[in-house]
Amino acid sequence: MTHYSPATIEPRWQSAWEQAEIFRAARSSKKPKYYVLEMFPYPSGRIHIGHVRNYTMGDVITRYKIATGHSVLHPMGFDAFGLPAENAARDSGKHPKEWTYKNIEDMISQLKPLGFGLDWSRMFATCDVEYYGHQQSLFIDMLEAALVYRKKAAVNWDPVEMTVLANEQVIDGKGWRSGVQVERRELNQWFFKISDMSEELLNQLEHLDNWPTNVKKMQENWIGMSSGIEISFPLVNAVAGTKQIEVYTTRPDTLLGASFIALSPDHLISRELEATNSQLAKFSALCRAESTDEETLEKAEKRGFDTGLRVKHPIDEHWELPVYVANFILMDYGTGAIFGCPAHDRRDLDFAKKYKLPVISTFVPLSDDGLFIRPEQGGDAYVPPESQKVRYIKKLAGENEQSGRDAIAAAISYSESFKIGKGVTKYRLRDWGLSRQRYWGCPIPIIYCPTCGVVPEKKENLPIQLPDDVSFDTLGNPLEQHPTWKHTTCPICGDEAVRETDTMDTFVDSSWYYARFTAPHAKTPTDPEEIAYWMNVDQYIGGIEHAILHLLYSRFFARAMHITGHLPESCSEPFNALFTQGMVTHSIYQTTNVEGYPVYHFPEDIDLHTQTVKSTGEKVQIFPSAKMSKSKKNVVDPVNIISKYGADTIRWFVLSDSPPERDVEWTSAGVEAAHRHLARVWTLSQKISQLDPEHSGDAVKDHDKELLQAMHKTIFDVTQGFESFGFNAAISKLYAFENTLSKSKASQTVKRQAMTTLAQLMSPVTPHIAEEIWAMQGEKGLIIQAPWPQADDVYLISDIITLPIQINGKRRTEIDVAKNASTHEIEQIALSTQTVKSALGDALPKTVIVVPGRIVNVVI
RNA sequence: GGCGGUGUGGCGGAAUUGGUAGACGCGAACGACUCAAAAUCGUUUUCCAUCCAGAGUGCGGGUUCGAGUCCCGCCACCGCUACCA
Repeated sequence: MTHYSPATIEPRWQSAWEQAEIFRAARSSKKPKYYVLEMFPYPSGRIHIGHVRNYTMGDVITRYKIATGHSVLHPMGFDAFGLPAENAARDSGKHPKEWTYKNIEDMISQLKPLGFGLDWSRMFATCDVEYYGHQQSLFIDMLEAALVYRKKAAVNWDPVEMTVLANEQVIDGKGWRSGVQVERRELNQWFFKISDMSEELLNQLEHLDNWPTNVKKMQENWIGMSSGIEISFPLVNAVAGTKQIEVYTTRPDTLLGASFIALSPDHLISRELEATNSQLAKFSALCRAESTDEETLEKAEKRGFDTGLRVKHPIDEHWELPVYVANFILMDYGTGAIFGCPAHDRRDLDFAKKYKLPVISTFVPLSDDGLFIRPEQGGDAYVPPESQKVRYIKKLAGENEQSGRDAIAAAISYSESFKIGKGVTKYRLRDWGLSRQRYWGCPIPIIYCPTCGVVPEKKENLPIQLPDDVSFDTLGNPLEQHPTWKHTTCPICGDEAVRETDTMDTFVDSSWYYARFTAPHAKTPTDPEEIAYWMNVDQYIGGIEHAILHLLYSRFFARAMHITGHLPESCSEPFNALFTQGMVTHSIYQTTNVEGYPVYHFPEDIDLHTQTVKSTGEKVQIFPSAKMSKSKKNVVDPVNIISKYGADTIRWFVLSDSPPERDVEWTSAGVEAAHRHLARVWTLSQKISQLDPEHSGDAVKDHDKELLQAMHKTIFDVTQGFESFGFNAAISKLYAFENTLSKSKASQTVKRQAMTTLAQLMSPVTPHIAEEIWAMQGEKGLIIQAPWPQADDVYLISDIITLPIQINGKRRTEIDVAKNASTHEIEQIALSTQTVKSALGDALPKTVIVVPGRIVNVVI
């Protein structure tokens, strides 16, 4: 007997798979294809447990699909551009390229011992010149197709770093690194026209049957469709060359409750008035300076400035309304102007109270329960759900009693037929600004020529490579400051010209990598034949944090690549099925130092029995499990776990305790349990392989049958688990079957069969030990190449079945009946049981319900 | 505020989708082996109750022969989103 030693067996099988090129994806005319993809990692330098869980899920599917006769594509790459590399350059002096490629190398060496079935021959990083060169040509095609454009847009400018910051990098209005107040600057920026596809991106969501509903909902909210009308309020006196103010509303049914107009400080009219009205200018400047973070907005006072302008109500020209500039009106939503209806909007009511404006109800509750106070009489703004029926007292159109929804529809058609306003559908989704003033990204292939203007680089001049000789000693974009890089000649006239020094948002890189994996070395961005065979991604797996941006951008890009001829229309939705896996969490161990500050400790430094720090004996406080993070030190390094327990243990554990979509808590007890189990399986396999064949005989027939029944039931359950992301459930069945097998008194032949089947069922999760058992039991070849076991119905249905007997719906006893017993027979047997007899006494049952194969319910 | 999700033993969770609630794992207790410990193996472990009998899937109602599962109304927690007109 030898001990279970993962360190010995795991490398052996990994090289066996490599030599046999098991995971090298190849097109096959005989097999159905299957494309499994996990969201590729950022090369931070270390893999973490979250990666392990993510890739283990993908690997289970990969191996299961191979065993069920599929030709599988399971690639891996790196999302390698991005800010951390530049920060590392600034902090440690390492060049971003050197830093990134070193990290990639390190991460590959950490991934390989986990035994993932990946086609490493397709590996690429998005910072590979080859990859981003193709991305540049995609950009040029999209420019020609008018899917990209340039416009002036406000950005967050950090005056110390001399760079543009993403919104997430602005904290409390200050730059995250510099800590100084961020300025709003207007810069020329490149944009993808994603907003043109709002409707399409929204409507197609409902066809994504194998996407989680919450992700679809998040995207739906993000795209944010609303329908309403645009309606004009004529100005009493024309101003700034306009005779009217356009207003957008989703509640045209409250038009008769209007009491004021409010404009954004950035509205054309506000801007015009500001030029001659210094008080307004002061007010607007104050509004613009206001912090835009959510918490302050929540409490911020609603303030307005009466412009003195008056408009006429569109329904009644004698009804005049004041025009305010107000701090809570956004320029980039709707028209930048609203009409205020205080009776039916809490915010408008606050505003009306403050500036003593009229409050006019247009509808009231159907039944007045005496508790309702109209807003004009000091009550709250009345805002019932749109589906609720209310009574209209100032009605624009429709019935007197109708739901808000019906009233809106009626108001829209009324407005349209009397030409007061027109029905419009609006989306919240904005165009995707892709310009980043950074070095470590894909250069935008554009040239600015004094004569010819903005021109794309010629495709034959691609790729435009990033220069290696850059300095991070000075602030700002190193590309901008490079002595020669940006100087070039115009592709049209040949005169001196300069390159765009902005690079692309890294979300661009990850918006098409799934397509590139089908032909990673093609001379064009995609290869039609490979695309036709491999696309779409059959199963995409990743974190919920990408529910909106990455997935939405990818959906946009796939459509853009179709329009520009790089993908067929059938790839417009590139991910057939999406699965979002939960995080790996861990308890937090904390002590407090002499100054009273918290000090965190790594799990391996803690003695859990005594709840103390091993080195000092200090008592620790244990906080509930939270996402692993370096700052809280509640992390475990997969590399350490592998060297202690082996890859199979870590793979088994990350799938075992929780459903894959939920968070799983990492506990050392759990990992040890997983390891103990694998060691038990190992020992059992050894015992079985050494059993004496003479043990078989008639005496064991029943035991044989029992074991076979359990085996086929397990095949059925585990298969179903792997088919439906029920990994934790599948693993629990594997635990149970190991238990059954170890206690079984069946013959050696059947035990051996059960053992190899158990190994096969385990093989997607714990492939190394499975191969070892396969070999130990004398099977030929690799287990990964053996066809998946099939559950045989003969063993799933037994001749005698046990039926529970309920009395009035409560389980009381059970009976054994032949599987083909008639309903009547079952009823008779049930009624003859002692339990039922004594419950009945002399009475007859009211009714007896027999569900064949399921249950019997006696109602008395 | 809007939208979505979740709620089952001491803990993570299972339940063939309306049919024996608590599988499997952790933890705990007891036992075997051991001089002892570790490791390993075995037994017990929803609650209440000595047994009989009850109760029980966040709370309150409903539909049904039968509800963790379906319907209505609450409560709590989590996520996304939000001065969105």
